[in-house]
Amino acid sequence: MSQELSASLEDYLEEILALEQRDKHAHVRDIAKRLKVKMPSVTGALRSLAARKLVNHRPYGVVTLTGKGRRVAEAVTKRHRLLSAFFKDILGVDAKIAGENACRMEHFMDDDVLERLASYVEFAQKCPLQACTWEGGFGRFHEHGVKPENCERRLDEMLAEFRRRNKGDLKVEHLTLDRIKPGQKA
Amino acid sequence: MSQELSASLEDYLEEILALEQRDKHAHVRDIAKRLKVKMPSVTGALRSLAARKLVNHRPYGVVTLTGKGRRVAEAVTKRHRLLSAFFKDILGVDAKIAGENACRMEHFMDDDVLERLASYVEFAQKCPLQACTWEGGFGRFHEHGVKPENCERRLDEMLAEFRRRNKGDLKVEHLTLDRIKPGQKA
DNA sequence: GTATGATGTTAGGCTCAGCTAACAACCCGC
DNA sequence: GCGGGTTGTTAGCTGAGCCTAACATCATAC
Repeated sequence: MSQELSASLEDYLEEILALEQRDKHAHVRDIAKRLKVKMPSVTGALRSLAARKLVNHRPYGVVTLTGKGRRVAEAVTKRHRLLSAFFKDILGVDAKIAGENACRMEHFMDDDVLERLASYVEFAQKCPLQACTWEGGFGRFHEHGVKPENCERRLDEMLAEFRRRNKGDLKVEHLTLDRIKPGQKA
Repeated sequence: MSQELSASLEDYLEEILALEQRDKHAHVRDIAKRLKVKMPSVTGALRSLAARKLVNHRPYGVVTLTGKGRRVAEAVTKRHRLLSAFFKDILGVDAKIAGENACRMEHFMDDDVLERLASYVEFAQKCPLQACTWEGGFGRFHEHGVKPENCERRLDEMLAEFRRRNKGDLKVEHLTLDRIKPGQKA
């Protein structure tokens, strides 16, 4: 019964979670409206989700998630937000396009990739360097190309920025070459 | 006639391109084997692709791509390789998993995102800093977390590496703060 | 308390994309 | 040149997931 869930059913769960958070519970009509399907499609999907014990729903009643359903819905939502953030904040893609792409791709990402991507987005957003974010520097590379001059200038800027943030107390001795051994990779 | 192509039909085109490159043309049997479907499914898909003028195929004959089909197949392949490279080289995901995820997600990415991701992967791979690649530094952040100490150390290492690559001729005056104005963002 | 509009369900149909079983064509050895 | 194995096709079934049309229930106004 806990077979793989289709992309379509994952979408229903995700939307039900969102509506639950807004209204305490979901109605067939609202689910249909937000997923851009007709109401009979929702009824059918709910039957299938109920059979898998992912939602509570009796005819003409409201829809709520079961514990298991909520866990699945939250996992899908997490993948969605992650992809969306990556596209928007790191690649600098327009917010609407980022959301739409996330919505389509969110169903096909293994946990393995999810975890790394989460770590990566966190890294890119939080690291003081932020060299890999659209705002933090990638945008300029995208515009002007990847050339050594650009990289050197960028390194320069990052260093200055880092020093500024750290109120100028970056130790100069860190910047020497004396800890680098021949052939060592950074 | 040039409606949106389903994920399934995109997979057929992609595989036919791969087989064409290997053997000059594709056979139903090989397509079936590589896509893990039975031969009648291939016949059906070919009928549909032929109706859209994407493949040349007459009963019992070999399969080749039309010009239009080749362009589509190449676009899909490009998305595949790009995602796979991103997962593998930048996120450090195992090659097999990277390929599988790419294979599933490749059908759902807008050109807009594709272009940015391509630029991003190129940037991350080519930029001398390589701070955002698994090998180049992200791996360590993944293991040890995003903390200011790590970032400072990492900056230090990158600088040293950059100097080493540039044979020590990085100009020291680049490293001063004098071009940074108050409140300016790097 | 009943008529009415809104909400939800049922019934039945369509397309897509897979499957099996049965049949047809191809091709190679002898 | 024909017999058998391989390859490919046809016919027909299945399930998912959507749809429309028709029907059922709900809820509210009066």
